[in-house]
Amino acid sequence: MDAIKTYLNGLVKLSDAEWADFEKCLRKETVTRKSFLLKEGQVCNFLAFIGNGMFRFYTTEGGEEKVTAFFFSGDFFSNYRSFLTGFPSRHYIEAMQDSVIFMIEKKDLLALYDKHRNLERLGRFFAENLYLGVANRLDSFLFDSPKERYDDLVRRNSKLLNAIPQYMVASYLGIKPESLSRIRARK
Amino acid sequence: MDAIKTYLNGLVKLSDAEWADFEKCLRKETVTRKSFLLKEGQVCNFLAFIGNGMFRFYTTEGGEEKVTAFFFSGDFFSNYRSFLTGFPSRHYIEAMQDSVIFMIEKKDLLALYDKHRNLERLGRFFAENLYLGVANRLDSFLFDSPKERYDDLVRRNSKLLNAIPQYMVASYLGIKPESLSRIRARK
DNA sequence: GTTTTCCGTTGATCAAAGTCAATAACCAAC
DNA sequence: GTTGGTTATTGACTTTGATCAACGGAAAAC
Repeated sequence: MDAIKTYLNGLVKLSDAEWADFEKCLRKETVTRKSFLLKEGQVCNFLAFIGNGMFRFYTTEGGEEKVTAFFFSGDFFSNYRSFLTGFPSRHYIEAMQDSVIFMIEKKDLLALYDKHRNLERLGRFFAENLYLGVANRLDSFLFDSPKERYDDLVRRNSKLLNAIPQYMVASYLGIKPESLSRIRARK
Repeated sequence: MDAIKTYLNGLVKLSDAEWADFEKCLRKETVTRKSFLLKEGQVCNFLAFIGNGMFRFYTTEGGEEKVTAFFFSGDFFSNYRSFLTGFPSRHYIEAMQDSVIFMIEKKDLLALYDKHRNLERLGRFFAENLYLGVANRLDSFLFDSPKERYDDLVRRNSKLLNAIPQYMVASYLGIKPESLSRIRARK
C-alpha cells in the first residue's frame, strides 16, 4: 500500500484526506499465475497497481498470440483504451506469476476526480504518462529495425529478458521467434 | 474562434468565465506555406488549434524525411512529448498551406489548469484523446501490413490522399514511395 | 513555349523477416 | 530416471519491402 502512496506522491502531493479517500477505493486482490484480469470482449473498468508480480497483455490473431505489453511490480496498468472509451478489450490481461495487486474501479476514480482537485490532476498525469509510454513504443516501430528494438530492450530492460520466455519477447518486438533467435545469433 | 469554443465544449462544458480566461490566452497566428512552427532541437511550449490550413510533422533520418503526422482544420496539435517533458523536439512542424492557427502557451495553460477546475479536466481530456490517437496508430503498426494501413487510410481519410503527395503518404505509412506505388498497382 | 525539376511508376536485384520442418535443450510430471 | 511437452535453434525456401536505376508525365520556372 505504501508503494502506491509513494508512487502517487511522485506525481502529485496528496493531502491526508485525499489519500484516505483514494485508499478507501482500493481493493487488494491476490491472483494466481495464468489467471486473467481481463479477457477479450470485456470492458476494462479498472486501473491496477502491481504490489508484487508480473502481467502481460496479448491478443489473438488467427489463433496466434500477439503480446503487446508487460507490467511489473510498481507499475500501474489498465487496458486504458477500453477504460476510456468503454469499448470492449481486444486484449487479454494475464498474470504471469502469482501476484498481488490493488485495483480501483473506474466509477470510483471518476468520483474521486470530482471530489478532489488534486486527484483530477492525478488523472491528467496518468493520461500524460500513458501517452508518453505509447508514444515511445510507437517511435520504436517507426524508427527502429527489429534488431534495434531488441538491442534497446537489452540495454534498458535486461531483467525483463530473464523473466520472460523468448517467444513472448519476439512477439512484443513484432517479429517471429525464429527471427529473434537469428538476430541474437548474428552478433 | 468559435470553432475552438465548439471543440472545447465538446470535451467539457465551460462557463463564460472559464472560456473568457482561456480565450485571453489564445494568440492568433497566420503562417505561410513551408514555414515552421517548430524545428528539430527546439522545445515545444504550445498547443495549437488549426482554424484553417494543414500541417505535417516530420523528422530527418540520415538526410531523409520521415513524416509522422498530419493535422487539418479543426485539429488541436502539439509536439506533445516535447510539450510534456520539456525535452527538445525530434520533429519539424511545417505548414503545408498558408494557415491560420490559435496558439496557447504551456505556461498559460498550466496557470489555467490551476485556476479553473474544468480546465484542469480539459487538460486531462487532451491527454486522454492524444493517448487514444497514438494508441490507434501504434496498433496499425502492430497488427496491420502496409497494404492494410493504406487501405485503412483510403477508407477513413480519403480526403487526405488528395491533399498530400504520395511520397509523404508512403512515409507516414512507414514504407518507401516505390513500395506504395506497387501496393496501389497490385489491386 | 521550352526547359527544368519533381513526382510517380516500373524493372532488376538485394536484404530481411516469414514459413515450414526438423532437431536439440530444457523443464516438469510421473 | 524416464517420459512428454514446451522452448529455442537451425536449415531451406518464400515473400515482401528496400535499393538502385531508368523513364515518362506534369507542373513550375524561365
